[in-house]
Amino acid sequence: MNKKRAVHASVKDERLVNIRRTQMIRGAVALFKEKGFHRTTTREIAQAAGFSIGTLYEYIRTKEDILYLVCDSIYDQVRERLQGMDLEKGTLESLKLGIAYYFNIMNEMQDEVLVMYQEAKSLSKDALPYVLKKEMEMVGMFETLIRRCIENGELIMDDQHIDLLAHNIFVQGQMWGFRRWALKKNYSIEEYIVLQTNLLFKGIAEFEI
Amino acid sequence: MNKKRAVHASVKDERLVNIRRTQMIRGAVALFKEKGFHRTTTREIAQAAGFSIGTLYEYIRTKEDILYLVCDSIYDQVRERLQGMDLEKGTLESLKLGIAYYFNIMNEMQDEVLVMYQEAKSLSKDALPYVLKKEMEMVGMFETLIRRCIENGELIMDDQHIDLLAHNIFVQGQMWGFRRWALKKNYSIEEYIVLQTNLLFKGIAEFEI
Amino acid sequence: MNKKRAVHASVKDERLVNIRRTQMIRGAVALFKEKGFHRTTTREIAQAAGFSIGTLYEYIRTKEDILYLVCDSIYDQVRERLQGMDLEKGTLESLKLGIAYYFNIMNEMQDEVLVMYQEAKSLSKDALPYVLKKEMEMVGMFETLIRRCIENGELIMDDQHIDLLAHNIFVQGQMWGFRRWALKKNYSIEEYIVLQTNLLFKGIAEFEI
Amino acid sequence: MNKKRAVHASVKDERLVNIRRTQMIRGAVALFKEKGFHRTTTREIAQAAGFSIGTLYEYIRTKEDILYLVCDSIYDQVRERLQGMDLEKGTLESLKLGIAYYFNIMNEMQDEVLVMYQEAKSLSKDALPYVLKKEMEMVGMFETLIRRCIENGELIMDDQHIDLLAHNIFVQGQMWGFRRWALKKNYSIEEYIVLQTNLLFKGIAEFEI
DNA sequence: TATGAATGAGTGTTCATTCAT
DNA sequence: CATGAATGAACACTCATTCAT
Repeated sequence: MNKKRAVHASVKDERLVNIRRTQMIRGAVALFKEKGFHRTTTREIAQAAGFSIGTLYEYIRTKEDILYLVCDSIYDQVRERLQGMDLEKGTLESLKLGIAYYFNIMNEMQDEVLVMYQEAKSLSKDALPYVLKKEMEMVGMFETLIRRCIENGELIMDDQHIDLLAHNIFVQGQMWGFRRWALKKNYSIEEYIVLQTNLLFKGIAEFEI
Repeated sequence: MNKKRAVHASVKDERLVNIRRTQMIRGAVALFKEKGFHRTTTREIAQAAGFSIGTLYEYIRTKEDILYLVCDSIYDQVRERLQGMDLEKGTLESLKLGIAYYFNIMNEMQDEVLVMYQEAKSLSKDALPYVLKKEMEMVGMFETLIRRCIENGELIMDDQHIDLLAHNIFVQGQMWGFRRWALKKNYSIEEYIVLQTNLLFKGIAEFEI
Repeated sequence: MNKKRAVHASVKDERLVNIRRTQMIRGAVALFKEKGFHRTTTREIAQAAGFSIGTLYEYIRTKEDILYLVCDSIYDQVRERLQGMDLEKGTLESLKLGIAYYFNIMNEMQDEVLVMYQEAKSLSKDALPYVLKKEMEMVGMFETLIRRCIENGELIMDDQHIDLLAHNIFVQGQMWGFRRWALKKNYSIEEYIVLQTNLLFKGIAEFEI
Repeated sequence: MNKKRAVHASVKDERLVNIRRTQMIRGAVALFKEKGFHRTTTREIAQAAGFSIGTLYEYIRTKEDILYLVCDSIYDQVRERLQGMDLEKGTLESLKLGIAYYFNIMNEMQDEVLVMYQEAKSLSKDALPYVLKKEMEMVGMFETLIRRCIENGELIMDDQHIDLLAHNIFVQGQMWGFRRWALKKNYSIEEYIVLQTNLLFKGIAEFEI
């Protein structure tokens, strides 16, 4: 189903490949967070992962593979956590809960999301589609959430509004991470969730006198 | 007021400095757009600007200076264009017009905004604040727009909602640029403006049955 | 008599050492032929030989050992095949036959000879003498062939001419291999043998008017 | 006429390019002679040439370019020196002189020829044809020498013999270089010339009793 | 004996920056 | 002021070799 872009490893033992790659990704995320993909050395990544540069290259082919692996892993983690969301209920209340749930995940995975957000563009034309596809899947989850409300007779909304609304929710989740320098000084994540939910649901009009 | 971070130039003739930097920025934007800051070499920038690498370094100290100059220039352009907005009227209609106006600018300056958006993080800890400050100023313009509505008695909204709403508008403008791969296939900028305005003003509740 | 340079093996079972080394040489020749000694990795050789890199190193000490083994083996094969030559007859006719016989072998072992020819120089100062000695032995066979003619009263020739003539024959055999890009388009091996024999025996003078 | 494969240089000043490349080639030949192309480092070449690794790469694109430049330069030197040969006379005597002349050049350029001889095969499929073409041109000079004798009525010889004879002369010249370990202990270059001329002209038959 | 994961010195190459002209 | 040749630190990546299992 989820066809992945395979990253070649010289080492055969798949269990070991997973272990090493996990170490690698953990180290890489920390470094990318700190200095970005381009300013991070493969040697630094190897060191952060706890093995030699030679070993690193037993598990990847190019530096860019690491970035792909990182992005891929972050998406998987996010998606896995999003599985907890109840997509089926189809009430506005469950939509609100879904949003809150998602925003909380974004808050917890702030660093990872920031990394992926800022570095994904460095992926080659080859790897990019795989990452974008995953993003679309996640946007798709919000679309589903909204559509269920419609099917459930709680909402009437055309496709274009649905699509954009889903995008907005998705971006607002990321926004908490990539604009934290501006947002955090004003509100906590809980407040952020409340405020955004207000704006999303009520709209400006609601604030009219 | 607008204290700029000075970028050192060896050349004294200020008029010349401006000319050369303009050439430099134009070339750099095109290149950054195409391959990003890190994959662009100073030589390429010099060539694109129409002078030698030696000359380039008469007008800057480091490669990062160029990035700062580029970001700075893009912000200036955006702000200059935003001056056309009528901040004073204080009606919801003028807020809508302001949003549309801004979104249109973002559409026209798509490439520049994308560049700045993706590369700004590569700025040194030294230069970043200057850029963030400019961003805050722009968000501030939307805040003003909203506050005028309140002062004008068209709206009642607390500071936190105002602040977040301004951020949302600002991000949604940029979003048209950095998510065009997903948005453009579904709607034109005109449609995007209408849809976003709908969502911003009406909120989800409005779509309730 | 034929003191070989010993190549150390960790494995004791000599029969096994021979088996493994034969596999190894076969694989290595094919690879050297294709990409040369330096561009071939030990891993590739191990794989081509059908065992792991670890096993490879149970039978050699360094990569260069493989080259030595390859050269050694090729020489042995050539010499073995040259045993079929009748060195004793001592007639010009048998000299001609010997040359033809040798050229045919060179034609059949073209690839191997080319490999050895081009890569032997990569042998260490340590191993080179062993290989050169074998080459001298082969040249010596032609010398013997010529000397038998002299002893038989068919020829009068001093040592220097004998020595150089033997070298020429030897080199002309190799030449068919290492200059095939130029020679093959003009003649077949049979023609080559006839032509070279003509030139060797008749000399230019014979073509004088 | 002599279309060369262009090797890219970043530096524009053609005079300087020539100077630097001459330094580079001189250094490279010495190193290749000693340790071969593959075992020689670009850094070593730069150092031997008297400049930094960075500078080296201002005048070439890849390490292989150096090898091409070296081969190219050697051929040019050899050919230039061969211009001194009188190709036109058309007597057997002048053919002998030509051979002697060529052998002497090969003796003097022994090291260079050896290098080119052993390393040319490392040239890419891209560069090889250019080098082979030059070699054919040199063989062609001997062909001309022979053909002139024929035209002059001194010789009757068909095309295949002419071609092979020219090749033989060419290879015997190189042979003095690449088999010096075997030849030098037996004779000087002067003796080598006399002996080879004897064998070439008289042929074995002449030594018959 | 056989395996293959681990190692790290070494390699080709790039590129920001300097400075003599 | 303008130029562009020179520099060398730094980087991604390779591969012969080892050694625990």
